[in-house]
Amino acid sequence: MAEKRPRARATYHHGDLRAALIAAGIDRARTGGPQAVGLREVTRAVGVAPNSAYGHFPTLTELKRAVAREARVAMAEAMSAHLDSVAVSGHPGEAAEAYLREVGRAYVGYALAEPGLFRMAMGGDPTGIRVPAAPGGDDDDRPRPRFHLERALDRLIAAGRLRREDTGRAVMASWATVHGLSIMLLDLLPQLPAAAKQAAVDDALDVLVAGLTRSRP
Amino acid sequence: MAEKRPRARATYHHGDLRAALIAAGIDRARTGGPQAVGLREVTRAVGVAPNSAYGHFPTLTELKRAVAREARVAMAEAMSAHLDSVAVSGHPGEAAEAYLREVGRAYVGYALAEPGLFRMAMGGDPTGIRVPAAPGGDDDDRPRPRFHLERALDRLIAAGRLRREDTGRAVMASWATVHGLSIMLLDLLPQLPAAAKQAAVDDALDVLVAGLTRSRP
DNA sequence: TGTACATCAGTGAACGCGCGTTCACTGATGTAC
DNA sequence: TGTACATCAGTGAACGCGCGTTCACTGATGTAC
Repeated sequence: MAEKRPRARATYHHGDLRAALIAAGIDRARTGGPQAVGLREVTRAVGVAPNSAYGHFPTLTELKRAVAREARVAMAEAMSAHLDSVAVSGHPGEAAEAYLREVGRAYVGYALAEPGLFRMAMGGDPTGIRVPAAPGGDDDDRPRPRFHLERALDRLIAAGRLRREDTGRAVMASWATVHGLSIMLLDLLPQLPAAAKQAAVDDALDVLVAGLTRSRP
Repeated sequence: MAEKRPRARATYHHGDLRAALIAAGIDRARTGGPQAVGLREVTRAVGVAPNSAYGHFPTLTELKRAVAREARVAMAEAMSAHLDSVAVSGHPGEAAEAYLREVGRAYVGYALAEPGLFRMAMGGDPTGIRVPAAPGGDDDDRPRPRFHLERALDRLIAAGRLRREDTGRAVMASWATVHGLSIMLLDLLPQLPAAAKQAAVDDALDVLVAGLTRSRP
């Protein structure tokens, strides 16, 4: 009998089906975005009966929520890796500005490199089941993309380039810029050459940093 | 016989079914966004057989494209209305800056007021059929939201607050800011109070204007 | 002014599809004696 | 060390649904004579 399953299971019981379902969800999201994370798609990928997911998640929405949380963590880790690789130094003020720029590059860079996971992580599923923003928030405390942004703003404050009381508005402006760049380059200008995309990112980040550090007397 | 149709047609032939289908599409998009614009949904709303759409559009994608184009025009008109209502004057430089801010407010304001149409107009349908960006571009030249943005930047140039050669990067930075604000407030922070949303818009636009007019020596 | 007829615009029924979810079930596991 | 049995984790089949699209069709329209 030819097994249809990707890997034949040694045991009838799976071992850790819950984790396997989430992993398969991440895999599907990488390729096809949030809408590719379906109950049948995911169970099929694991090689298990469609309804077996109900032993671990009360509903598809809950499975997608778990996948979205995992995607957020993956994005934050990718950003960490980028930030470690470009550690900036020198004059504190310049370094803090450069650091914010790198956080932005890391954010948009991930969106462009992994659009499916990015949408899963940050986009929700606007045209499908609502996924992110679980009522009580995430129930573990692994870093999220937002963590890096706040860290960069703290550095700007420490370097005296941003007033502490402007943190709130700085978060909004920064987040809007990087998220807007990502969505814009992905959805509205998908055919723009990679170099032009990178230039757009750099330009917008220049404007952001200038605006944050030289606004309001 | 009770007619199931919204309005009974006087004639067997509809008159202008094409326009009626687009109008029904706009109506559905207003309520449910791009994914609510289905072939059966739309024909049902018009009171016509599902397949009758094939006399006017070769495929559902083409219908959605037409609806998206219409939504873009509607958005630009709403922005025009807002801009007319707040006509700024005074010192040319200040006025030009204020005008850009108003364009931004109009953009985000429309997104928040008409999320479904906004997504139809500017979002495409990330998780479904690709809708915007018809190969040859739009085939009529009614104004699009982008028109207002370019107009505002022209004013900044005329007032000496922006160098002409910075127009390209200014478009990217401005667009990223307003689009990012819209998506962020809609998808990521839907439960934020309206006043806080408005404050976020104002803050991000302040940063944008400051960055555009006071960056690069 | 009246009739014949080609063209046009919409109809009705069916197609195959994949989806999330429910039901009653059965094979595997580990603990108690 | 060996057997009985409750628990657990996954199975198999079916449900009802709505979708986009295709087919052969028919009722209405307007032009030619």
